[in-house]
Amino acid sequence: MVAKQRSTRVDDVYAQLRRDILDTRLLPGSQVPEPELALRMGVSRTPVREALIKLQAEGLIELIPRHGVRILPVSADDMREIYGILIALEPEVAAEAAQRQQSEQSFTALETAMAKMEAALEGGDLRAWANADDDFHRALLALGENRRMTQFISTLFDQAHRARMVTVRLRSDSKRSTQEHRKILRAITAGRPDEARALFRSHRERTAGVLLSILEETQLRSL
Amino acid sequence: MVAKQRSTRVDDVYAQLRRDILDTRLLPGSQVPEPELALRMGVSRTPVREALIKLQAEGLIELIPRHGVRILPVSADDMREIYGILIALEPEVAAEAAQRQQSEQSFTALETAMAKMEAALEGGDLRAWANADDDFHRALLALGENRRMTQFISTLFDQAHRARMVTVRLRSDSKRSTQEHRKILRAITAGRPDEARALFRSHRERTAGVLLSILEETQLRSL
DNA sequence: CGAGAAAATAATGTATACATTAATAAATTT
DNA sequence: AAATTTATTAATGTATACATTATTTTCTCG
Repeated sequence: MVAKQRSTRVDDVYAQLRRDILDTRLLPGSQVPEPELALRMGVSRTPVREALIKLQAEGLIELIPRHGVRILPVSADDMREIYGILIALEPEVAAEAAQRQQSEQSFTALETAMAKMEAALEGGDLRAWANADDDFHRALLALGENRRMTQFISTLFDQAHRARMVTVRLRSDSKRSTQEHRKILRAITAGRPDEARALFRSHRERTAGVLLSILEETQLRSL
Repeated sequence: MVAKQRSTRVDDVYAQLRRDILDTRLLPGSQVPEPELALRMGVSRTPVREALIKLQAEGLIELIPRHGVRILPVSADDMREIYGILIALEPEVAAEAAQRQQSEQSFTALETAMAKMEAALEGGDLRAWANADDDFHRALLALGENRRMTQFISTLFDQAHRARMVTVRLRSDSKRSTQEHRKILRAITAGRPDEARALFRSHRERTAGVLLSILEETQLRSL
């Protein structure tokens, strides 16, 4: 009845450009004209253009009329905006997740991420820790029932991704963060929404502060 | 240096389609193939397509491969999602607006909307009242400093617009709502962020309840 | 040599063309 | 007449063409 459409060129270009941006193969602030992008990707301008419109809507790029795509850099102010929203929304997702008593296995993704985080902390692998942290937050999103909310948060994660990856090496709170995650997870699995919300909120408020002061104290004004 | 580009066909088509959707000249649930839309608007498919991608990103339409554009209907569940987010975010905007003591004239738009709302209440003109209410909330948005937040809220307003327009005739709380707006406005102009936030939150929680119960009690399951 | 004008280049916005494939209609068989 | 197959139609995804206009380069003249 509903056939799963095989991936279209637009989807491919979109996915690849998104990854190129998140992984800084396309550098923040740099500009590339459409035809060059099309050439690189081996397709015509049409699918590139359509993918770019989506990426622009998601706040990763900007289309400047005669200068092509501009990879949007993320400033400290941008991060302030992003965290302002995350502080307001993510705790609600956590509360939701705690509220409707899920089946045990809904939490496995969360548990897995938690385990990875604790292992990375042991091993002192900051990069792995950052990834586990990301996993945890995304797994929580997956438990949210408010699609609009989780999807929006997801675009904010994307926007903040580069800055997070750079700053994780400079922060020294991974131990504390890990403990906080553990507590949040317990509140969720135990079905205590108010506690989950409160814990998550203070966690986000604290980490926002850490991240922003790193961004401002170092020369990393824009990433 | 930076020339303001004259409106492009994509922009025109986008703006017109958006209005057609909000004003129900394109009916929720209906489907229109791209070529027909292009014909109607007197342009080729290219700009129509690009406009549609934007509208899809904003949650007003859905592109279904062989069936063209589908105007997304809004269900009670959708409204629950939308209000869940508005309850979390709009009070923050109100608090922000109250916080950074603006120049007197920043509030004129808010005052104007307030006056219109009170006048409409007097005259018993529910349609005018609904518009003034909309003006008030949009004027508040304009005062927000978090662009990502206000822009997102704005897309939610769009999504909720039709449902609001229909239900306003059925609700009987315009007097109370008007009073609440007045109080909120006072808290903002007086520079009391915490009060503004609290008042706004309870206002939104209450109106969400009113609206949702109307949607569920009537047959208006989807608009 | 520098400033301004003219020419060349290149990117964009949009239209059009076209192959592919899904949806619909027509036709055939039983 | 129902079911199945075949033919027709139409929508999509993508490439290409092209006019317009911004940018860059080249040229000219003081």
